[in-house]
Amino acid sequence: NNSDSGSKSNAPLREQDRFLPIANIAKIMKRAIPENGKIAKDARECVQECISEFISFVTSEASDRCKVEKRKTINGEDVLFALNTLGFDNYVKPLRLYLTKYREIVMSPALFAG
Amino acid sequence: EGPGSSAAGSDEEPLLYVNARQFKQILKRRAARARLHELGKIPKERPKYLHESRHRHAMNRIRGEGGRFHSGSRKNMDNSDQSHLSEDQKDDIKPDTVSITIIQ
Amino acid sequence: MSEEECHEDVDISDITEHSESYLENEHLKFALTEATEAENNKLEFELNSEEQVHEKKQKTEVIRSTKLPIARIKNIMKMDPDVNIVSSDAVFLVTKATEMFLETIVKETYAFTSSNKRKVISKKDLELVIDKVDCLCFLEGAMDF
DNA sequence: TTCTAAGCCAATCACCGTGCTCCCT
DNA sequence: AGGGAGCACGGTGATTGGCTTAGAA
Repeated sequence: NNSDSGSKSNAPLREQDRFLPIANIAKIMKRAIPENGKIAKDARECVQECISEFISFVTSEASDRCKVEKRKTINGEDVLFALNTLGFDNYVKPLRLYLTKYREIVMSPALFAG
Repeated sequence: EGPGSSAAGSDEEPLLYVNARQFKQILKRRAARARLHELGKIPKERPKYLHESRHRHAMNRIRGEGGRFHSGSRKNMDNSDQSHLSEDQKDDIKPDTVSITIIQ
Repeated sequence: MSEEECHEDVDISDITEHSESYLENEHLKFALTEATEAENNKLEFELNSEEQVHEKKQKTEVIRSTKLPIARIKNIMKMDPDVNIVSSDAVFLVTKATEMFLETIVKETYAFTSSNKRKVISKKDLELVIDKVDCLCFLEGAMDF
């Protein structure tokens, strides 16, 4: 049993900690290509690694922005800003909409009732 | 040492253009990956499977003619080399997440 | 069946240049249709404390229209030593962005695969696309070792 | 043509989501 | 007061390999 999958051990990180589940990745990949298209195993694993790098890449930029604004918490705007400056500016518009919907759904007026 | 040019073994790259922020972040991430690597946090090879229990589960499942999983009860595991153990011991041998470190 | 027929050049540079039409709209549609559907349902019920519980279930379903585990994405984000606190908004957006990125890179790679008269996406295809697209150069060297 | 390797099934169990409390800003 | 970290718990979908054959070579 790996009790020390945490911070400062010489033991390698587990795949479960570094990457997203391969089945989820594979599902979205299949969804993105035509019906008769197929995906090699090493391609799935490659994408899996790329995805983790993408997350870290964006997070790092968002974190920098956060630091320069002297805040401790990375918020949605930091992420959008990071995407914009890192060359994914075309993601920002749809994500703003996602965020709006997310916010107005997560804060249900009915449940606050009073 | 730029993101697009310096990579080992590339002679005629189309020269990618990135802005200062991208450039800085690319270098930062490279450093982070390098540190992680030299700390030994990055496995050199992927393990054959992630969980011993799931591996055993898959091996014990009943299969159709084509090798596909099939609905039904589990396979008989009498000829397993754990047959000398009691039921409780069998259950206890690999109960939970195990640290399989199959690094070749 | 009615998609790819590329023969000569893949217009990879379009990936983030002016990709308005083939990526954004789809995601946008998904987001909005799902969200508005949920809202309609919400308006149909409205009160009744028991229905509110149901409504909450609906909400989480909408938010989880993504198929990537939010908890693990947050863990990956917090692997960065500079990162201390991450808001739920930020995690949600990173999750969505990740899904978009995944879809984008796979579509672009399959375009190349298909242009080479093959049907199986290979690691080599991905590496070639990564080399060609500007905003993917952060991935160079990420899968070495 | 040869022969490598991707898709196909579904049952367990690791882990994701949820709902708390406590803490920091 | 607002909201995120950290915990425990319960439900659930990701994990998983042998055979067939698509398809790379």
